[in-house]
Amino acid sequence: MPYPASHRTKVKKKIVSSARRLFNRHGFEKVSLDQIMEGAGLTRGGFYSYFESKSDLYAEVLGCFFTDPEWQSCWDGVEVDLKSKGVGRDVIRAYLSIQHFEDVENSCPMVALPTDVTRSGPTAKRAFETVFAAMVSVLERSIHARGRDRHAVAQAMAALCIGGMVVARAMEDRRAADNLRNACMRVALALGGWNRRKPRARKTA
Amino acid sequence: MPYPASHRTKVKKKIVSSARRLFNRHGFEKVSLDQIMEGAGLTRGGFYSYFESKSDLYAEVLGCFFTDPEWQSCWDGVEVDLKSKGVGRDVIRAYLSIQHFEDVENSCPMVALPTDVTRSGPTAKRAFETVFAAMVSVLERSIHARGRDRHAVAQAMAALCIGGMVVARAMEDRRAADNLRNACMRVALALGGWNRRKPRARKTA
DNA sequence: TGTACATCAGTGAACGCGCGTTCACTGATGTAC
DNA sequence: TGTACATCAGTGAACGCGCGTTCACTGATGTAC
Repeated sequence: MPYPASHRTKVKKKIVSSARRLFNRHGFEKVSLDQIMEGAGLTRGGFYSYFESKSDLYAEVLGCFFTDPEWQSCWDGVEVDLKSKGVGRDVIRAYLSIQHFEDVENSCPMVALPTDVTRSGPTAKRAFETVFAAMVSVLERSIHARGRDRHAVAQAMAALCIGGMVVARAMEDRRAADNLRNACMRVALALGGWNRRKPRARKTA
Repeated sequence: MPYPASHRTKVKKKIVSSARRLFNRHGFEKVSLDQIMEGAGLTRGGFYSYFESKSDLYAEVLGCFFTDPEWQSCWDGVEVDLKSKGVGRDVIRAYLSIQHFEDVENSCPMVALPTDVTRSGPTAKRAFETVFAAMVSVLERSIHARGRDRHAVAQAMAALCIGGMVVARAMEDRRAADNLRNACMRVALALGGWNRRKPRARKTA
């Protein structure tokens, strides 16, 4: 048996990863197989020994796009500790950070591709929903709001983070974009009860 | 002179309007001239007596996309009075309304096409910026926040409205989408001080 | 260790379809008489 | 009012390019001896 079994797995991952980065940058529609394969260090023809068709790849990428932790590299820079009590604050800071704003290729797909998902099928939408729900639940746990409001506030905080980033990226003026990001961050933190001045979050509910 | 001068203007408007609706639904990339011309009640060949090229149309549509009041039909249903003191409240209710959620074709382009704009050139981005600024300024005028916070809060409110709609549209489950819309509406109204018995969010530094 | 071989990963030319663009033509319109 | 005409809006066939897909081939790899 020439080539170990791990070889195919590795190459397939490379292709998926290349597709993911290209999708984040150019959207689902405007990416060709040539580009994807080039990004994986291969040529056009090889594609079909790994995938049945382009939509097959499409489905495969979508499956892990929203769930794989790979795209969360932007978060790592800000060191989000999912078990800490101040997660909410850290998540918001990381999500609305300059790093996340600039690193389009490794961006959270909810920021880079929400309208592409809207135009896609149920599979993509369900994946999107799952990741959004996960983000909301992380935020909800560490929020300072009263019982009934907590869920609503967490949902709004997530929508605000995503919306702020989406709008900031659609702007031409970089200063306006930074300004918006910061405004969203301040308001989102205030919504959670994490005021700027306090380095640490107050007691969490 | 066969055909009055007004004829060309009317037909051109029809083409632009058809393009606008199709862009809102399918994004900039996945719309063909055939579709656009069919939407205008014409056939392929006629296009080039009105526009030099597809990108020419593209530019023309973008120019008025964000500034023409035509796409604001969704707002009309809720009767936003731009001169009233309660504009902010009305704008938020209209923007996050079911009508706006459902009427994709006549949707605000900031909801339907933000990532497409991100991938476009400076022209599109500047147009986007202008409309966003207009929305912020309308909100800012009627906000109950203290001086320094007003602008930041208005920016966040706009981002929250857009983000809420963008995310809601990317969901598969309609109830989850409605739920999110309502949560965003409640929080956005609270941020402006227009809460119906909802607690006010704390302000930032 | 070195050599021949079987296997299969990857190549790149070729095909066909969709779509932007062109162009010779058709036919609808307003005007002249 | 009715008819012939000039103009130009709109048509649809044709062309070429890009891209998804196919396929015969090349060559890199691990194994057998």
